[in-house]
Amino acid sequence: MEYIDDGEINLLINGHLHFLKNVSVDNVIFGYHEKELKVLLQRPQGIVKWQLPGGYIKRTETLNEAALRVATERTGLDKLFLQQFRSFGTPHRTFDADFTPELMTKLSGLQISADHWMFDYFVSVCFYTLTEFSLVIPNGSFYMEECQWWPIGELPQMTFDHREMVEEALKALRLHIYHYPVGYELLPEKFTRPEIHALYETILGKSLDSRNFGKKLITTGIIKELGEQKSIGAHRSPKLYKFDKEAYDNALKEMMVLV
Amino acid sequence: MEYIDDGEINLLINGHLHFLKNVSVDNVIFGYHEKELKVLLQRPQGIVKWQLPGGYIKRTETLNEAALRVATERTGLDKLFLQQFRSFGTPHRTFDADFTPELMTKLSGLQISADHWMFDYFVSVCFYTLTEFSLVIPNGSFYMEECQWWPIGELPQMTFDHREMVEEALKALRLHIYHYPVGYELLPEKFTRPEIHALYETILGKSLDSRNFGKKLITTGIIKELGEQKSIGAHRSPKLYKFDKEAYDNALKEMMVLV
DNA sequence: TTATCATTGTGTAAATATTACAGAATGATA
DNA sequence: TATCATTCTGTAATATTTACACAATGATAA
Repeated sequence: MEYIDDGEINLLINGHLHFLKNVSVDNVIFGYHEKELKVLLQRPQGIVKWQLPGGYIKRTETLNEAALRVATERTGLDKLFLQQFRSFGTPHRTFDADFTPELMTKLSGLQISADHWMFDYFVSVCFYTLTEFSLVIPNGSFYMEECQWWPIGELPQMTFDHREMVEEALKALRLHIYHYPVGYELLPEKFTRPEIHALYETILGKSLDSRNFGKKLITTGIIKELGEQKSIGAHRSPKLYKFDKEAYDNALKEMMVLV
Repeated sequence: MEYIDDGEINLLINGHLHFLKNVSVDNVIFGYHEKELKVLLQRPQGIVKWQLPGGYIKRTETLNEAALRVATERTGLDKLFLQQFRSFGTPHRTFDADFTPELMTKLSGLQISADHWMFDYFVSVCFYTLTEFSLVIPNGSFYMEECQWWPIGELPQMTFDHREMVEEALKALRLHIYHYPVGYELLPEKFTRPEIHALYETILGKSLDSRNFGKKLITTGIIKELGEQKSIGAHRSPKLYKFDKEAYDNALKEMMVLV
């Protein structure tokens, strides 16, 4: 009782009235900062495993709206670009020895049994999104004890099939980066070549020749030089670039290979 | 009453006990035959609109099993390779002026109202599949009056958001064909070069130079010459080829561009 | 002030891949 | 045996991708 607020109590008791049954959304929120790719995870009260920020779908909202609502709750950001990548559905995917009706009973003070709607077979529609690490203030809530970034190479133990979701999201992101200007969602409006270069290397997890990389992005027209320079603390002032909307749309249509 | 069998009556009355609520699967079944790409659609009793073969998910089966069960019912084939491509979810996506509780009441003889579980908000997880047109015997069933192939360029009026689903499936297929040996699922084990050539031209909806096309598939190792010849009725006996499993897997991993 | 050093920025040649293009060989049929 | 639809193949021009290294900048330290 002490851990859980009214909203959460209400969700447990009346959730099935306001939310769809047997379907939920989960978000793989990638954060990028200083050449590292991280994932935002939360840890429920009372267990040592972590999970993706996810939630139920209101009867009045679309899949995307539901996913965005959940992501906004955890990140404070409301302009995230969410990309659906797969739905997961196997009968026992949300059965976990650590996340039990007993635990929920203890935490909520309510009598939660194994046939409570929350422990039913849920199909999860999954989205991923990218954001600048430093913009986010991870918010726990309800019965979530912690919410924090984890480097993709050092994921903790996770509930359900959430680790597979992260792996699949990363695969999808790496496939998409070849066809869409993914950095558009992630970099500030004006950015330098070393910045976008480091971003691509981090996402793909491999090094890319800096001369060839820049050449390709410029000859395809995806990025354009602004003629301005950034004054950064150390060393030289690099030139600033921006994404070109028109070339971006064109690349999307033509299924161009961008890297 | 007269149109509907016991299974269907039972589905209407007890379906919510055996199936997940608020989630369903829909299949875009592409059939290929003689340089034409078609989609398998069915038409319910009493309305003029067509729809995709779809269905509900049993509490004991996975998403894929559900989709395969539905596809098998309509095609008689049980070896289909189903590819999930997107889930659709907006609150009113299955509201259609032509497909009403009144119609279902009339057809079933039961009292079906707007709050019947079947008319609830359903999130649909969509799959596409490819099959050799001539292997399929389209089966109607339950309250489906017709089940037949429609050329992708001449789709009839369709219920709900099913036309969008077909369009999205086709986009996904055309994207996938650049990275996966899609024909693997569609062509017989041994096939000729003109056969695979025509298949790719049909799926992509554009012509491909026959010399360059063959060269690419052979230099990438995706297809291999068998050293056998096919005896076909007219004219020459073309050489037979087969897909190479190893090169196929490699292409998948490397995200190679195959066409 | 000058030397050092991390960072930024740039060009070319070789290799590879893609494209464009046409006609000869086969074997069934008339 | 002439005709015809179909199968099959090579090369040159062009475009793209890859590999590769050093000079310029300007902050910092000596």
